[in-house]
Parts: sequence; structure tokens; C-alpha cells
Amino acid sequence: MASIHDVARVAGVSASTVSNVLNGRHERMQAETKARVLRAIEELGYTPNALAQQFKSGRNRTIGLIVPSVANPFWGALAHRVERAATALGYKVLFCNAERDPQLETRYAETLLASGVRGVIFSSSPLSFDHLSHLTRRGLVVAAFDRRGHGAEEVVACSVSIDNELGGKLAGQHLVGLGHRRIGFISGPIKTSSRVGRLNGLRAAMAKAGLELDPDLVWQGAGIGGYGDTEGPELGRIGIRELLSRDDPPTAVVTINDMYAIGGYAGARDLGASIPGDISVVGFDDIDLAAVVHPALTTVRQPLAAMAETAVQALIRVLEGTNEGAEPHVSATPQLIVRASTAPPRDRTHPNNGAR
Amino acid sequence: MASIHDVARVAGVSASTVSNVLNGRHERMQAETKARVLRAIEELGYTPNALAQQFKSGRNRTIGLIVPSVANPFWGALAHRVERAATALGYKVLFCNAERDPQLETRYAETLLASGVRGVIFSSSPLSFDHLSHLTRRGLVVAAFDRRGHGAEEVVACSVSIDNELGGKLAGQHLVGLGHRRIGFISGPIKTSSRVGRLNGLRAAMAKAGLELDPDLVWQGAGIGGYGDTEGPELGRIGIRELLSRDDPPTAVVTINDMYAIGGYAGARDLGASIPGDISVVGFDDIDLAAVVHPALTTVRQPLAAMAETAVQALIRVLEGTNEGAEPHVSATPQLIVRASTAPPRDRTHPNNGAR
DNA sequence: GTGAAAGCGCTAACAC
DNA sequence: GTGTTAGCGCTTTCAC
Repeated sequence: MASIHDVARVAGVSASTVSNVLNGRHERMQAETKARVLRAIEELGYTPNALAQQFKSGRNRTIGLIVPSVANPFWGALAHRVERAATALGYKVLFCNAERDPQLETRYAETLLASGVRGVIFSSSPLSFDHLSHLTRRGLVVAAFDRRGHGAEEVVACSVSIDNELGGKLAGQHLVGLGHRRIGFISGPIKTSSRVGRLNGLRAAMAKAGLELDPDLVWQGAGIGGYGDTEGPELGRIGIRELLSRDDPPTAVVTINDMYAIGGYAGARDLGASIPGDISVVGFDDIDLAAVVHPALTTVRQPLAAMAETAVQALIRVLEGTNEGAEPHVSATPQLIVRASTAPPRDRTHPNNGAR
Repeated sequence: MASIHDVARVAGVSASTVSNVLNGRHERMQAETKARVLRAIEELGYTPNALAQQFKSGRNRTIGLIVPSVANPFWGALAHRVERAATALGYKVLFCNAERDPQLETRYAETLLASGVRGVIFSSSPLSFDHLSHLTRRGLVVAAFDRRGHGAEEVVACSVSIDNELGGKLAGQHLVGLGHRRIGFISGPIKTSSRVGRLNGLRAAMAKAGLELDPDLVWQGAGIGGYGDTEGPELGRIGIRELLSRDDPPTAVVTINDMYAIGGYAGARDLGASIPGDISVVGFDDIDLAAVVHPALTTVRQPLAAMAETAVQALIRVLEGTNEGAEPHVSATPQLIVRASTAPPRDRTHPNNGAR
């Protein structure tokens, strides 16, 4: 492949002149020289060796995005949005699947850092980022998606999330408003800040109505990988079956995301239970599929596109040192999208529910 | 960040000795020297600068994967499998979303090549790769997923696909065997080799039974992006509604993938048509969701994991020059998974179907 | 305005 | 066995 020297030779100039043209330092350059260089570049079909550029400059206009699992279209959509936002700023994106495994996360982050990627967005954030602190000390800049930074958190440079607690509240208020008193929660391990927040929000909404969230109705599936993303629908299916089989089953459930909810549909059908007749279901995310399944899913929407843009922009500002004084955390507002999977409980005088 | 020289200094050796340790050339090295080097590495928390390594060696053990859209979990699953296969061989993967847009594909391929990535897997292959020929001349190695290489195809180094025509045939035979005579086909633009193949297979299966595929029943949706991936479910929904509204509607449809099929479920419901009572549906891919939706989807499975592995291994063999004599194309066998979305047509003596 | 030269961190001949 | 040396392709002072 042609190098900068080939271009220089063909144009009859030196390599540094070519470099100057390439890097836009041609203000006070003779138009003629510049034209010759450009012609030579054209003629040779020359592209600068990006590797060499990065190597030399130390920067490489690439950010990393670590997602738990691209099997959930929500993360796929996020990846897409992040890529668009990054491209708009002249950055590229390296995607990695880390399955929420801290070890894998660390390994990927190390690899990225070693490849010259300084900024990485972690898209489903563990409760702690301690496992990354040795990398941030070496220059890694961490952006957290799906998490609210805690004050003392030195590891995370910026973060974006919906107010997960509010999201849980919205779901809870909606169900309580419909008359539900026994509400279940179906999730993978509740070990990420978003999961904890959503559960807390639900609990708070119920408390406000004088209801208690029965801990027996909080179902946590453990996937093969430990966090049950790939298996979301499968876990939702099992979870709802188990909850419906309890002595005193819930009349509604909130699931940790839409894929769990869709699996929940299957689980309810397995037992001959109808949605929303026998059980109401609220999801999280509002993936495209939520409007397509039957019954259309009531869910808490995350404003994904805006969040992705915010995260990318904040991260890049930090990388470029132009983030002075900016808020380290941006909170987006979730929105309840009411569709057809929620309705008043069928039997409000059921002995176990108690008379109103 | 610590460099190889820092390590050398601390260990009291030269940089090349450190390099030798790093690169496993320590067979006839004094155990003591090696130990000192390792201790120094440990002490400094040294990681080789991968950028510099790549830059120097020209190779970077990274491959690219260009997918049409991560909004379809099938591609997400593929990405995951590719990543696993690549990791097992010590390679990393750079993912890109190209929306099946040849221009975007070209741009990404250029970027990848400029970043030192020589091998790229194109995961949903256009009918022609001509737009990439200038890049292959500059050293890009193209692997095609989802496409059968044509003899004269010089651009593609290796390819993997299911036998799409056989896939279409399996779907067709199944439906014909159930007694269907009017079968529709729902797809985005039929401009990729896999889509053409599937349609041809369906047509062939029908022809074998003395049936003709009515061109009016071949529905091609055009998405915003032109290829309708992101909008798969939405297009499936519209497609089935349009086909069911024909004067002489089909009693079964084959959709280009499972996401279209799931959208088709919604479309049928929109019109009050039941599946499989009023219309049978066959998908393609067998994504996880296929078993979860109701009714469980009959579909043509692609053996994804094996295909991803094959593609990655073949590509890497070509990159490393150890592919002598290997078959440039590997064909995987699709498999019909019969579930609950297909059944005999309800009214086999319907006037429009003609008496049997 | 343009060119010469040094060097980023690493690898790989080739000395020793 | 280990060290010396010469670059990889580019950017960037700093002369001229």
C-alpha cells in the first residue's frame, strides 16, 4: 500500500508537506503545492494508515461500547444509536458483549485500552465499578449507561440513565390504580443499579397506597451466564409460571424488560392463564416488539435515542477535555406506555386479596 | 504508561529480551532472566501497547463483521457467535451496522482496512460485491455470510450460507404437504442472494406439486432504509394484511425471517384472522423468540453457531495464508422446525381454491 | 512555505 | 542467550 512517502515522491514534495495537507494545515500553503499533493493522493489511491496515525498521535477517535447481550434487541438498538451518535462526531465504535460478567468486562476494557481506545461506555452497569479502577488509573474513561453515578464514584466519568426508581413507580402506580394489590416482580439477578432502582420504585409506589410488596413475589432467575440476558424470554416464562403457581399468586407482574415480558406471555399461556384477564404484565424498555406482540405490551419506555446521544457526547467531551463543569450524570425521564397487557384484576373479592 | 523500555530498565535487560519474553521466544532463555522480566512486568502493571504492536507487525488480529441491523436478534446472535469463535482464535471483532447500504458498507470497509483490519465478514450479502473490488485490490479479504459464492466471484475469499433454495423448498414442501395451494411470500426487497434463493426454493417446491407461485402473492416491503431490517416486524404486519386483503388471498405465507413472521402475527390479528386457522405462517432463522411467541412459530432453522464458526475459521485461515486448497464455499443445511403456526388450510373446497 | 530529522513502542535481524 | 540496531508510517518541532 502506498505510503505518505510515495505521495511525496510523486508530488515532488516532502512527506511533511503531504502530512500538512492531510491535516488541514494548508492555510498559508501555496495553492499549487497543495493541488499537486492532492493530485498525487488521488493518483495513488492513497489512504493514510490509520494505525500509524493513531500510534503516533496516541489518540484514535474510537470509543468502546460494552453491552450485556445483543440477543436483546434493546441493546442492539442502543448499539445502533450509539454508533450513529459517534459517527456524527467522527468517532468509531467497537462493540463488545460482556454478558455482565465483571471478569469479561475487565478483559474487554483492557483490550480496548491496549488498542488505544480511551473511552468506553458500559451499557448495563454493575453496582460497583471497582473492578475497573486499575484501568481508570491507567487512563480509561468510563461512561455508564443505565446507572446513576454515586457521589463518591471516582471511576465513572459520566453517566446517563433513566430514573429507574421513577420507572418502577410509574409501573406500580399504574397497576395499583387498576386495583392490583398483589404485584410480582420478575427479573434476572437484581445486581445492577437499574434493576435495584426499578424494584425500589415499585415498592415505593405500592407503599404509597398502603400496600406491601411481598418478597415471595420477587422472582430472580439465574441464567447460565449468571445474568440471564440471552435467556430473557425463557426466564420470564419460568418466572411467571412459578409466581402463578404460588398459593396466593399475584394479579399483576412487572418484568425487568420487555423480553422477559414476552417470555411471560408464553408462561401464562402454558398455564392457561390469560393476559390481562388473569394477570397483568408491565415491561420495561419499549422495544419495537412491544407494540407487535399480543396483547400489545404496557411498558415503561426508555428514551433510547436521546440517551445514547447524551452518553456519547458526554464521553467524547470528557475525552477531549471540553467537559468542564458539565453535569456528570444526566437523568432521562421514563414514560409509561399503556397498551393492552394491563387491566383491573378479574376478582377483586378473591378471599386471598381480602375485601376492599 | 509504562513502555517496554521501562520494563527493560527495571529488569536490567534490554528491550528485545522483554520482547522475547512477551512473544514466547523464551525456550533457550535463562529461567532467571525470564523471571526477572516477568517480575518487572508485574511490578509496573505493564501491558504491551497493542497499537504499536499492530503498527509494527502490520497485522492486528482483528476482524470486522458487518451486519445489516442489530435490531433483529438473529444478527445479534450471529455477532455473539462470531465474537466467540474469533476470541477462541485470539482475534477481536469490530462490529458495524451497515443497513445493507452498499455505500455504508464501502465506507465501513474502508475504515476497517485503514485501521489495519484485513478480514471482514459481510453477514448479509448483496447480489454483487463489485462495490468492494477496489478494496480487495488493496488487500481487504472478504468473507460472505448468507451467500453462495459464484464461480467467477473474485472478490469473495470464502463464504458460508445455508442452502437458501433448499430452505425455501423445505418451507414449500411442508405447506404443500398440508394442502396449501395458494402460498404467499413476504419479504423486504428481494435483492440479496439469500432472499432470491429462498423465493426460488419455494417456487420450485410448489412447481414440483404442479402449483404455481402467484407473483401477486410475492410481497416486497421497502423500509425507510431501503431494506427493511429495523422495521421487520412492521413490514411483516403490513405485508400479511395486504395479502389477506386480496381477492384471492393465500392460505399460507412464508416470511423472509422470523421477525417478519412475528409482525405477520400482529397483521393477521389486525384483520381478525387466526393463525394457523385462517393462515399458516413459516418463518426463517429460528431465533429464540420463535419458540416463545404464540402460536409457536414453524420456521426454517439456520445452524447459526456452526456457520459463524465456519466463517470465522475460514476467514482467519485465508488471512494467515493457511487456507490452501480449502473449499471457498461452505454450505450448511437448513432444517425445518415444525411448531404450531402451520396447519392444513381450513377450507379446502373454498371456491377460489378449486376442488381437489 | 517547505523540508530535514527525530521519535512514538515495538519487533526482528543480526551481532556478539 | 542477550543486546544492538534499524526501521514500520506518520506527526511534529525546528531549521531554512
